[in-house]
Amino acid sequence: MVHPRKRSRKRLITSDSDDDDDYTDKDYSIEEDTSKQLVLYDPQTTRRQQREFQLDEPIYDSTPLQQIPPKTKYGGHSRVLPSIGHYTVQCAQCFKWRVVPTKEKYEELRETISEELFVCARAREWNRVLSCDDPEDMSQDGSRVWAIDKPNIAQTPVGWNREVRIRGEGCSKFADVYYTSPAGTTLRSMVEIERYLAENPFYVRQGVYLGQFSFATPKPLQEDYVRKRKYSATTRELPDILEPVEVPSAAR
DNA sequence: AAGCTACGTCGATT
DNA sequence: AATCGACGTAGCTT
Repeated sequence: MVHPRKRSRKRLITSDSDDDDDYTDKDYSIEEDTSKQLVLYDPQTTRRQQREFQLDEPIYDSTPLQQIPPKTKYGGHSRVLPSIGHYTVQCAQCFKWRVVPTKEKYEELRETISEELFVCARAREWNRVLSCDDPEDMSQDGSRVWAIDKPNIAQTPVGWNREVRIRGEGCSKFADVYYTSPAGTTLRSMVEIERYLAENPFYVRQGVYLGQFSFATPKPLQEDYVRKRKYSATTRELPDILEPVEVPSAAR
């Protein structure tokens, strides 16, 4: 589905200037700049609607794709898997998608993906002998929910966990990001992180600081995955797709 | 009853 | 106008 519509306009290696603010839709869109794409995808499609997703073939045999199971200290694991099932990165040379074995490695790659483009040979970093001649690990067919991540997000502090939870299709937002501290506290905004660190200077002494956190959410590959917002206050016309609200059937 | 998760909301921002 | 950021909460889980 990826149109080879690339324009040679790639300005890879965004200047050091500013990591974040540099990215616009252009950097995000896979058609444009394919040199630094990181993607995570949800293998399950948020439980709600469990379409008939033929569980696809294993990515590539013996990869320890072990996802850190939700460490709910409350035992129960209502959710079998965290929202994200696999992490992939696209080779800047052959454009094939490569599965990254662990979230840690994925975050490591992501942090500097703009400066250090990923190429198949780098799979050695996780002891995998790979070249651009090898068939791709997976393709963006429509069988999964793909989330295009934002480049250059700081690595999660050791001992902490950053989790992206993709919402169900049709929701008003695509996903949410949560951080869990080593102590097990879940935090869901920079405001909460800030407060938490203030209340627990222990971490700050350990070297943890705000710059290591980012609640930037990935965006869905599927364009219409997220429901559009209701209607703006200024707009007079309502969305014709208003829920089947009971019609004041005057004719009755 | 209490804890969580997933989702809606809405002001702020781009 | 679209997206982001932060947070309130319904309702499910423990």
